[in-house]
Amino acid sequence: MPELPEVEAARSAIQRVAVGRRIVAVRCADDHIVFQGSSPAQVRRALLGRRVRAVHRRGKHLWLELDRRPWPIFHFGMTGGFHSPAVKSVKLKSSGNKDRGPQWPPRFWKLQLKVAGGGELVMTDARRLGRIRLRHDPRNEPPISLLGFDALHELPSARKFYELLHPRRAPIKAVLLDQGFAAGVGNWIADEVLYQARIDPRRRAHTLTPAETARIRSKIGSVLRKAVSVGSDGDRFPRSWLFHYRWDRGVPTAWGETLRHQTIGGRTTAWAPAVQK
DNA sequence: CTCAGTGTTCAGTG
DNA sequence: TCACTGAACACTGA
Repeated sequence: MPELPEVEAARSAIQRVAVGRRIVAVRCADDHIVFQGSSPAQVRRALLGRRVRAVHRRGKHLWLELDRRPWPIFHFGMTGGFHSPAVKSVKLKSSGNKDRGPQWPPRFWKLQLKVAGGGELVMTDARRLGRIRLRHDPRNEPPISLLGFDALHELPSARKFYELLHPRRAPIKAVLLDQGFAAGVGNWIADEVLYQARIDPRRRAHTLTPAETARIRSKIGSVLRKAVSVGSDGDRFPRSWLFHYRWDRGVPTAWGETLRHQTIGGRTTAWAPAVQK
């Protein structure tokens, strides 16, 4: 599921269901991969009977602020997500998830919470690359302390952005994916940003001019705000976005651009050579 | 059967 | 020490 917009959607869903309420039941799946570092039993003990004060997000990490520490932090890997019977779950074009109809708890559930008043939350993760961990001070301990600026809420000034980018010699695509640079930019969003900023993803970051880095910075902001505002429902993204074409190889855009695909920064990258220089 | 895939981390290299 | 690269992780679905 996750790119920043889906994590933000999960954050607001959890906020509606759980904030201000006490956790009255906890079930943890027997999965030592997802529960890495903190056992299912430890997580259960930390959550049961606690009141949820707030839900925070930084980059693609999410955590619950409880009335007693430690607090749980969640990362969704490639296929994790949150579900609640009260909230229609977001579906993403790229997720490939098949809807198998009503099923509760959903297939691949890892953590199930019931809160006072009847609300319920479930974290799922098919591929098990997601993580549930406990931290006493999430913001100031790894992995969250290692993140760069939050791409949605902490975008630096144009000048500062250029100064962060200029020392880096890796391809700009790889730098955008580095969570220690910008927290929350994932694979398709990096491609979308570079497409709209008209920058070739292979360009080395230190070769970009201030005008070019300013375009990238501004597109990080606008792409993320739009994606978050439509609840990460891909069908509602503007028709002009690369998003609608990047997964169908060999199919030109409606306005005639041919896309190229190549692995950059370890990830499949799509771009339009005719307009990205 | 093979392969790609919304992500992170770690080992190895220069 | 640092920046960077590529493999590993574990599994689903095409």
